[in-house]
Amino acid sequence: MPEKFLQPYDPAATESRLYAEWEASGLFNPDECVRQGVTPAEAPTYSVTLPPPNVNGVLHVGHAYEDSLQDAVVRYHRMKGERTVWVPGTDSAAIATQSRVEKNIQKEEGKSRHDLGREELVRRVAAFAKESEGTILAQVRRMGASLDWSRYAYTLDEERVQAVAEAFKRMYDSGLIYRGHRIVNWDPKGQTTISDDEIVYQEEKAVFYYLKYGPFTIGTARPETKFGDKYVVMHPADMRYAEWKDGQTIELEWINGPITATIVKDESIDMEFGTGVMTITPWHSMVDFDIAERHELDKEQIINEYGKLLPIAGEFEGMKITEAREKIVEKLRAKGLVVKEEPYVHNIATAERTGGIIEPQIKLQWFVDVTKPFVIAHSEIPGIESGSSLTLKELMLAAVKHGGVTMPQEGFKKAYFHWIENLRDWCISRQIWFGHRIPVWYKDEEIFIGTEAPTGDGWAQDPDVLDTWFSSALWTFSTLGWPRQTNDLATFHPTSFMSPAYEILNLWVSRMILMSGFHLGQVPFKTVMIHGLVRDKQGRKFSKSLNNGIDPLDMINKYGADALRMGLLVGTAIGNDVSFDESRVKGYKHFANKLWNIARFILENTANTPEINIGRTTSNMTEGDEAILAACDALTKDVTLDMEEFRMYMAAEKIYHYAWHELADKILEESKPILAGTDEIAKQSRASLLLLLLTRTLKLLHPFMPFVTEEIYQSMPTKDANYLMVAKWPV
RNA sequence: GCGCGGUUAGCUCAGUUGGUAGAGCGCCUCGUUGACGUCGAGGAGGUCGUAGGUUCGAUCCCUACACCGCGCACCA
Repeated sequence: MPEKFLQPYDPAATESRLYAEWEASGLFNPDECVRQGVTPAEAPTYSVTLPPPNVNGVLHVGHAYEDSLQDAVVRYHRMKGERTVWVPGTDSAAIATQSRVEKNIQKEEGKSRHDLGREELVRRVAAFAKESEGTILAQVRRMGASLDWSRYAYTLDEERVQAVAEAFKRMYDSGLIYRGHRIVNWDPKGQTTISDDEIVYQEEKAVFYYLKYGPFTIGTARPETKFGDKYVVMHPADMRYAEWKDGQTIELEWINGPITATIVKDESIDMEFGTGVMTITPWHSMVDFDIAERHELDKEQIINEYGKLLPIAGEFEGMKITEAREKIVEKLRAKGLVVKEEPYVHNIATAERTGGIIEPQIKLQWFVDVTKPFVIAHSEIPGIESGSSLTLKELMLAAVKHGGVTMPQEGFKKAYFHWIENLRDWCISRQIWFGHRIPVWYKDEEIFIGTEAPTGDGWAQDPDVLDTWFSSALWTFSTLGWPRQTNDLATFHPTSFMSPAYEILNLWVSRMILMSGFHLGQVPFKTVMIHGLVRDKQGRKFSKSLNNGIDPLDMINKYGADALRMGLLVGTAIGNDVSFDESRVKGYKHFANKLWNIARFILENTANTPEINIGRTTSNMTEGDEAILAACDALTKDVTLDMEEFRMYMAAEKIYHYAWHELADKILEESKPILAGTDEIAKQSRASLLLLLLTRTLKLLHPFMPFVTEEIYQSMPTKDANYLMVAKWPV
């Protein structure tokens, strides 16, 4: 028995060494597994893409949980003998990273991005991203994640930049990307558009005003936008206003004097709300914009990009809307136009990253059209025929509906469908500087779209960058070399499994399905297992602003990576949130040591076993031994089924229970008299049995606690591979 | 307003086709020159949110309600 077993198990001394060995062995790479003969060349493939962490800080235990889940799945499939690849990567996360660096610069140097200029800011953000990347990759390695580092990708590296430009061009050429004046969510603080999904709603107590608008009374919570309102809208079936006809004009006294207003009848009006009459502000409201489009009405801008009133506001020009509101109401009161005021609670839209209050604006932006039909030349997606015509929306629905992508959790599937059904065109341009620059150049009236800048003078590239999710959406195949027709792409795509948190189901999962469907005619992954969030003790999400993140490295240093992995996995039903509980991690550190001692006992007592004689062919096997073996086989079967059905938390708990309360508590105890006895045949038989049981336990446990199991396995006389990592999963 | 998830031991959470419940940590008692004090043996602690229903039997299935969280919508 090696001397190391005389000491308690020491994760710190073991884990980094083992990870380095694994990495050096090349066995994280399926090609290398084939080359070394541990995986058959014709074995089925299993591929997983790591959801790339954002390079804007450090990982917290939520990431550690995600890594533990995936690594368990990946290690299981690798041991099953499949050509298994887990592709690592990181995400530049355009807006998140830039805004973080901007904040730092503002705080430390008192400078804004405009003080620095585009080039300098991008340089600084990239430097920050690089540093962050180093930290993150070190953290991921310490977790024991068996990622194939030879396939590492970054969303903003050269290959991915090419892929993004190519994707943009192909979609533009198919008419699915267009540029147009549309109403978008404008963040006055961040000075950029953001998508619907980057909005956080906050409840606000406000006042709801009823204002006299000629013969009508209109309701509004935003009097400061009302300057330009010259259309008054009501439902065509509202009998209270039957005397007014669509298109009829009326003269009335308004905030800054007399105006001419036009009656509009539109069915979108809720007769029950307020007075059933409203005026519209198409430039600053999605709903109003839609009404204006339907009736071809004029649209006027009231508020500028900095949240200040424009000249149309007359005496209020240049005021911030928040301070203008009171003054405008005062004036309205003085003119006798305020009929009634009542308290009112509503949600205001704020930008997730900057906290700025969203002001809808009409802007010239780039969009992905989700409702325009296109012909899909080639499709392997169930429910979609090659050569058929469909929209991106239909594609996203069909891929899940017909089982191309399986989403085992019905609840999330429902949420997915609901989101897609309400989907609007995806605004993909962002007025920031860090990220994928839009691959479009302008010269007078000419426009050029390409992966390289056009030749000739006078071309200017679009200043905007793409929404970060545009590049993330290509991730499952851009990491495999697309648009080149690589071996990897042919071998590993569609990928097998993806496990993101539910908060990015819409942001990311749906868009991967969109992009993969359009560009490859494939689904991006066959199974998507949505997991929950790890929260802090108070049940809050980990966030940089709360600074409540827990660094996995602190936990690993204290208890070991195996313990952290078990502490996060066991007792966490997939899809549910959990509060991080350090005491659980502590408990599994004890378990690692328990396992160590089980190994010590068995190795000590089998050291003199002259011939390892394992298996059912042992002719001296007693009934008791048979029962023990049968129980172990039953466990193996059970655990294997759990793994196949992604119940990692169940599998892990079962092996834990078996190792401690069966193997150690019962089998080892009852073995003591046998091993101390004089019946040599019984002794040998028992010794063989114990070695078998320990080997089996190590294998079943390896996907969850890779380090301690590998370390013990290395000392086992029953090794059937150089590394437990590639040893054969028991059947 | 619509939808989704949760409500189980002091705390954090499991509970896979319905047979009155488990893990870790914490607590109590005893023990240990024994593979293991990062331990062992034993124990206390739960009317499984509430009220109905289905069933021989419900933590589990159905209905309603309450509270917590989340998503979507509204936000004139």
